[in-house]
Amino acid sequence: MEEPQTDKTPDDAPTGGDGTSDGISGRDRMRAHIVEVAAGLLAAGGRDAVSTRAVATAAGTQAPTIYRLFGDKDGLLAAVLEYGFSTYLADKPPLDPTADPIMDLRAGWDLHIGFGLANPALFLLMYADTRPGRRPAAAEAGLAILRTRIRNIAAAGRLRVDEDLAAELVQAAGSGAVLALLAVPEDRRDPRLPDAMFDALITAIATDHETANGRAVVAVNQDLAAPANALRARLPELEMLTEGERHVLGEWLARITH
Amino acid sequence: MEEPQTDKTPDDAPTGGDGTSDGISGRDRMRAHIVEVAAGLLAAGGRDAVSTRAVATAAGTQAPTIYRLFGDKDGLLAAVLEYGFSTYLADKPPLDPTADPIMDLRAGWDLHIGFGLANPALFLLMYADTRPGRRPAAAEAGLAILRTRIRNIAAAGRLRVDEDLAAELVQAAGSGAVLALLAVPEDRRDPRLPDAMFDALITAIATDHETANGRAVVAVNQDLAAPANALRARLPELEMLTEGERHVLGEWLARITH
DNA sequence: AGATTAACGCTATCACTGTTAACACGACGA
DNA sequence: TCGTCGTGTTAACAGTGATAGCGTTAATCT
Repeated sequence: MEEPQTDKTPDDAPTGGDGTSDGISGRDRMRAHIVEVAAGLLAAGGRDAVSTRAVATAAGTQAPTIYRLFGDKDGLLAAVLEYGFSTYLADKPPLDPTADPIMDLRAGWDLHIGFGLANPALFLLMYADTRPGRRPAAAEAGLAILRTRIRNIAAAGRLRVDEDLAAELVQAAGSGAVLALLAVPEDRRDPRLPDAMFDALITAIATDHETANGRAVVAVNQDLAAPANALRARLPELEMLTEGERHVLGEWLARITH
Repeated sequence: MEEPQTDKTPDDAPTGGDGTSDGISGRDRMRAHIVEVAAGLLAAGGRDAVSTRAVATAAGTQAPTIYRLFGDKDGLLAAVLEYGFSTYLADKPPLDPTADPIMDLRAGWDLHIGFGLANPALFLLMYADTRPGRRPAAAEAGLAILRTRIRNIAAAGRLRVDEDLAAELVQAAGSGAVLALLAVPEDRRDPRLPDAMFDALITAIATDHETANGRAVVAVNQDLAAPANALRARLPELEMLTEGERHVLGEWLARITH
């Protein structure tokens, strides 16, 4: 099991060779290495798979090293969080000053949802950690990005509520949507949920594009959906229809409401 | 603090005496006792405070008893969850057939938010547990209650999206709002968040009281004819159906209204 | 250059966790 | 009466987070 790695492992820790004039010492490299390994374990096996010993042996070192570098297991997890979050953000264009700030917010929304679905364990660590009253630093960073996008909407004169409330609404709805999706097996998730949630939010938070004429356009579909849903809810009561007819009617009503 | 309860505790476990003919053996009583103790520990010290030994000694028994009664630590936690959730629901009027089903939904919303803020650890266990793809039974029970309320709105002809999506939206937004509140120290929480979130949702999900202006709607509870008539009046617009389907649908709607 | 300080890798250990095996004792049915 | 069964109890196993102390090695200071 535990082969003695007391030999040199020359490829792993050449700190003695280049440490003198190299500003970036081996410490930072080891730190980054441990973080990457821990992120891999987290993504592979969930939160329980990340133990100090597992991380240490997978990184080719020992548990106390983790404590020297990160102080705490929470410190390690925080580093993993920051690493995973920043690397995910690095792939995507961080900001594009499009004309429409609401489109920017939507892009950020989609990005966030995608991040949560792609990294469930990381996302749960960020937004569903058990400590009440505190939020990890990475979550604060994400919230800061969100706030700037909200501010852009406000600067365009299209925010109906104050910025703080808007940011909290979007943040809460986003994490809630991801959590709801994650809580359900992958093949039973409703892909409409994130978009529907965002539409609901943006209607409540921002003024319409067209602005102008008071109320809004209101899709024709929605007027049709209400009575269709009403019938669908009471399908079993329709005794004037046969069972087969009710079944077919249910399918049609579903098609109308979707 | 922890007085040794290793003495007889004669009122607690008279299993030997009445176990024979008493249908409700001391086993169930011990089970309930352990669940209550565990719930107390959970509420007091969070999830980490609930260890098998801590629960056992606080309940005046030993750790193996837990495994005999609950099989697993997850079993114990599930029992605690069900206990806490049901006792919270028991305090409140479970359903009141008010005239307005949206008011009912709002009442359920407030109840849920209040539950989350009053029992953070329990709520986190229900909606933020780390297992992806599975939801605890208590969460499913809460979702079932939500679904019936959504169904009442649909039956009143005031639901603009299908019931499944509406239920998921409300569920996700509710847990997200509670999580966002819990993640912030108590004195820095924005008390407007739950109401604002609900308003945003209800606007997206349900039609206004007035709506009205055109044809549709609205319907008192029992009237099946109103939604059927609304659909019938706009039959030609149903482009998601074929012409033949529209024809048959028209006949059925006629049968419903007669 | 030589001495000192700081960091490192490593082993061993502590208190605690979930979980299980094994034993002791009382009550029940055969 | 014996044997089985459920229960209470102890002890143990494999891991967990975290720390102390060891020898050694690198960097820094005088």
